[in-house]
Amino acid sequence: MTRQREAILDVIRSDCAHHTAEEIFLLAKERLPGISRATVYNNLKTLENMRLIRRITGDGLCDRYDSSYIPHGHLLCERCGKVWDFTIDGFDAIINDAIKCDFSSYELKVRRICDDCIKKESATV
Amino acid sequence: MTRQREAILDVIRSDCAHHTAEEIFLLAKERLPGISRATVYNNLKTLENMRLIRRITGDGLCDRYDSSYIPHGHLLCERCGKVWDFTIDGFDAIINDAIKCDFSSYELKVRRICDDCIKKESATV
DNA sequence: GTAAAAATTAGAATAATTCTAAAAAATTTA
DNA sequence: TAAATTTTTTAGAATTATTCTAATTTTTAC
Repeated sequence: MTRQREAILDVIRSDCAHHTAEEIFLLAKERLPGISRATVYNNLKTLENMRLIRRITGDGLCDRYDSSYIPHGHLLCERCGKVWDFTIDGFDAIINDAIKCDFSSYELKVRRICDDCIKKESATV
Repeated sequence: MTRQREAILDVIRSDCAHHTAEEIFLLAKERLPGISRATVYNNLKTLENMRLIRRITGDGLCDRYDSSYIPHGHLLCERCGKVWDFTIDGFDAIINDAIKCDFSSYELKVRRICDDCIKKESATV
């Protein structure tokens, strides 16, 4: 565990914001001004291999990172890209039932427009 | 409907391969040698807006396109990137139950290693 | 058939990410 | 603890998928 890796993990764990690589780079830079982008990208991969974080693939936009490795649902706003977590009880069994074979993980993204963005849009129209 | 748009849609509908933009470009080029990448990308967007196709966001790799706009599950191989379709009965209701609000669409990707890749890997070890 | 609108093109530009090779830090071994 | 080995870090170049640009062509509407 290097100082850099620790700082990156800490940034991801410090809030439930599902940050992008660039945001993580900027936040880690506040603590370790010399840190480079390559280190952030390398460590995001390493930390995912260590099963300490999980990548959420970007929906047209760039990827984000989750402080939990355990798969769960992500509700995301199509306008601003913000992400919320949710769970479905017994979902593993539901998947097994549908695909009739084992699987290693899943990614469930549910798209909507969040209340903030709906407000903004009705305000400008 | 231009000849180009028609060719692109036809390529996507011609098999269940969930092609990438580059593959679609190369296949469309066989029919219309002058077609450009920009046209393919423009039309993939337009066709999705027309609700004739659906983008499947790439899992680290590049995006792929589905000949159906209706959301359904994708079972994908972590090694070779190949994609299979599957459905979960009553899934919309399951999601609604979990998030307690409306949504516009979802994307469900289930990761595994396909039989072909398992064979290849056990052969090389 | 003409005018207006939409789509096409090649190639430049962009953005996210990966690669490179040298330097620094961490870990292992003696 | 010192030396040797391995891993990680760094800056910046390179790559890749995708988007943008602006001129040209095609399609659509009347």
